[in-house]
Amino acid sequence: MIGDRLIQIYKKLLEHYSNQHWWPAETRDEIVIGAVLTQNTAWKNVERAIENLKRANLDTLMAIHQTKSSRIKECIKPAGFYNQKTQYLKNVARFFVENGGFEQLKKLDTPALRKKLLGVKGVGKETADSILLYAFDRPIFVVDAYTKRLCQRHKLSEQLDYDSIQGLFMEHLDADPKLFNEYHALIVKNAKEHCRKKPICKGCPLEEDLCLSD
DNA sequence: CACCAGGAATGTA
DNA sequence: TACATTCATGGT
Repeated sequence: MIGDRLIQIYKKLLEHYSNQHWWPAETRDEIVIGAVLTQNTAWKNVERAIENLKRANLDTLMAIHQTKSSRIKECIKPAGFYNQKTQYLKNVARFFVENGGFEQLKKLDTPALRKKLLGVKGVGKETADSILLYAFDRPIFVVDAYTKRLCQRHKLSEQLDYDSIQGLFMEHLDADPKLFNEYHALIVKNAKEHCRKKPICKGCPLEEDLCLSD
């Protein structure tokens, strides 16, 4: 049973790394902002960008919506792709403001909300799902490069495209936001802790057949 | 020096 | 549909 295998891996990860308390942000606005800034970018650089935004009181969607792009660019430079991301943040901020913010958007069901998020230029599947799971607490599994690597290494799926992998987790696990939250966070944690060179890490904290590096 | 990091949009065939 | 390119900073 594939579901048992997924649970087995989850328990092993949780046992070694413990709870991760994701998303690493203080407010929902910061979750959304961070979700955009972290696109293909090391989290360390995202932290610097967010710190700059906070210092300038620009760490809210409303502030980003009302502030000149040039000021935002200066703040988020450490996160890279700052020209694109400034525009992306503007698009997302405008989306939330024009739709009445979290209070109105949370009234939509998950499929409808996901579709609307994907309609924002700069919000792809992973970013949309990160927002759904971590800002709206919806039972959506977030798939990233690490998740694909995990599935490939452990041969959990033939197809490695986003939808196939997401379906794998969501069809074989309970639709529990807490579970999906922790599972994704643990996969990222594990990926960061392991070398990416060897198929099986030397001194891997996990047993050999469960080493999650590639 | 090369290569990558919690992607997405756009262009090409 | 399936790849290739572009975007940009900072760490290893």
